Amino acid sequence: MAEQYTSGVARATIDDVARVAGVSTATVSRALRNHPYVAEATKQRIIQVAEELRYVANSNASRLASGQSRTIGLLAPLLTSWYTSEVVAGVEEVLAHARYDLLIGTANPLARERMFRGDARFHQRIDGVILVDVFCSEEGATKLADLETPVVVLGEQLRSVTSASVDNVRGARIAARHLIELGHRRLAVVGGHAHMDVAHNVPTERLHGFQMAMEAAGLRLPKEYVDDGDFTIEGGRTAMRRFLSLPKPPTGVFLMSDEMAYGAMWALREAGLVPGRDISLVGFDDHPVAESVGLTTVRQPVREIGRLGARLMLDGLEGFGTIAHHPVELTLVERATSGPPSTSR
Amino acid sequence: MAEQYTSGVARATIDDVARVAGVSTATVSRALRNHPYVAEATKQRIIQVAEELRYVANSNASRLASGQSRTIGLLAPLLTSWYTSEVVAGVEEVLAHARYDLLIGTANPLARERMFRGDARFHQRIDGVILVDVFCSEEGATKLADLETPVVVLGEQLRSVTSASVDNVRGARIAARHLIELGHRRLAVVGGHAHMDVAHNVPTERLHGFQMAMEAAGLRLPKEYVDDGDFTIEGGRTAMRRFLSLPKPPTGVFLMSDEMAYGAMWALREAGLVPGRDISLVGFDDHPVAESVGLTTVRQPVREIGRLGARLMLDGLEGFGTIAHHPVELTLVERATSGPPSTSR
DNA sequence: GGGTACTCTGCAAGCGCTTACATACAAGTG
DNA sequence: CACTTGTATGTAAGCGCTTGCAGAGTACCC
Repeated sequence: MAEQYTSGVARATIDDVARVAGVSTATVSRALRNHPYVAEATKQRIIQVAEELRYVANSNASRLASGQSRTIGLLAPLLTSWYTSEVVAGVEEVLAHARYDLLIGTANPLARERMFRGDARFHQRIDGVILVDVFCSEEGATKLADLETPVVVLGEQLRSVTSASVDNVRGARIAARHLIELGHRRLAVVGGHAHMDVAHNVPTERLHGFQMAMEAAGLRLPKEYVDDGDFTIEGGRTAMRRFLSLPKPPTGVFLMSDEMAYGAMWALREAGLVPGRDISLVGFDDHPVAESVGLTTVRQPVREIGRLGARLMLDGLEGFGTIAHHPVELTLVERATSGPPSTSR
Repeated sequence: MAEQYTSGVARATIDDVARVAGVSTATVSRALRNHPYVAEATKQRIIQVAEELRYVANSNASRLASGQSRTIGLLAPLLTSWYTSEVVAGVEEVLAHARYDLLIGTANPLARERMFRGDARFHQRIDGVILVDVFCSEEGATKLADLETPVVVLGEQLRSVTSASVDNVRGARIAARHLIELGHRRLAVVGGHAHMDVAHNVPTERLHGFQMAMEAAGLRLPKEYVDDGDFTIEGGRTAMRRFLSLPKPPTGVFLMSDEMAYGAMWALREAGLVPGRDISLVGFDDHPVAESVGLTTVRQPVREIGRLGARLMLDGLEGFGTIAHHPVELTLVERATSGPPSTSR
């Protein structure tokens, strides 16, 4: 079986350090973790010895002894999506800095159930949980709060639990207004909610915001101008094809993710149409490829959301986290896929 | 401070199970881990009691006691790139299935150094390491082999250590041949090696393969047709702009990543040119967006590489892993960005 | 000078498991 | 029947840390 990761050399333990430094292991433990009541001189000596011996505390031992795991759990549906990986990267960045580990799990539809029963993977191994785009609703959140484990919810605004998210209603309103200001009157929207395992407050809120902006401009949103694009490229393509087959296709389309917008651009191209000239498109996210294809979109600072989530978790762990919602800024990035409606259509 | 993740209820320990089942903790431990010499009836009873009590072993305790961490370390530069996340997803998939944890670290230029000194993050915490695109070369690999820790290297072909990778030489040759067969004679290539922290065997090998195919067809590759695109969208755009400013721009360009190809398409569009008609482009990867923009590319099964790496690691851990290189298949995906050379240019 | 209040350090008892070794019993063997 | 062999279970010693408690030393105050 595998030796420990030690290049064959037995690792120094806390006892080795104690012996060499001429103190007890208790003092070593305290000195190395910056506890009070360790004489400065002693501490320095211990630190030096520890360095010479290349001593690093065995995390399993310290976690067992202290009962703290110094690990944060993260639950999200679809771990492999661009959005999730960005959030995870942001979380990881902050957590690693604070010397916390991250344990990642997929949150399928059973996520909530498992949460409350104590997921085996997380059992006694985490100090807190970050939920990314796992739709909990206020009642689920209350249960989460009862967990006595710090919880941070990302992607949903909650009252009983610390949360952070963009204002989806506002984001969609920004997109709609942009199209309306350009002169569009026949607007369509592509969302998605087919997958039970994706937070379904997102499409609902965005649709709501979109409709609000249209109403404010005295416009209607007919049923045939609302479609489900599954948040995938293929789904966006299919939806756009459907729009194009309509007697009167929309002149401006808001897609709730850039990926769906890529699909829509694809469909347009296949139909010999040019996005931004023949039909305007607005996406959501500002995915890395968006700029290169000239996609107008509502940017959300995804990485930053992850960082914020981690910071909130750290605050909660240290006791000075107050339960609150933290809004995240959304900005419109105008590019080539949006322009005034074509006069020919 | 945070309570353990237990919904407020004290967790059952192995002693609880032992008491309720009327056996010793040793027997519980053995029964639950399928050790031999536990009577079937006893085992069943223990399993049932454990379930009733919702018992799950405290991993810190068992790891400390056994000296095994059941954790695999993964080192890669640029953890956030699409390529790396895909590989990680594949690794995770297989490892989670085998109930192993994954500990991820960034491998900056100091990676190798840290490896040999025993990275603090990994110290006594991992049973094996998977290296993704960390260029080691044969000498580094020898040292790795001496580590007495199972090592799997992904993205480089090695002899002294288990490795898996695509045949980069062959991949580039496929790209070149495709362009040549379409009738192109003035070929260019965009790679990258500016960042020390990206495995630099990849661009080298691909360039080599590209040149081989050209030579075989009696073609030359002038210096001005070789550029560095940094493996980014922006880099691909810059490189393509440079090509376009040449007195005689190339008619076919191979970009060593799809991302660079997106940049090239962008540059072409800006110049009013159409990829596949005016200038042909071939990428590498088959990134998720590639299909929707019609990019011809050399596909590598990235997720599968991750899965393979994890499987090789698991085999190594169980002792029946033989050191060998495992080649991974590459396939050309022909789409819209490649076509016969335009006659007008 | 005795008492109170700190500051510094050590002792030792765990944390919840794993596992070498010992023990007990049943079955098979010559 | 005594003896080996194999199976099933228990005993107890750790694994390498953390931390409550106690003791020792120093300083300060009335």
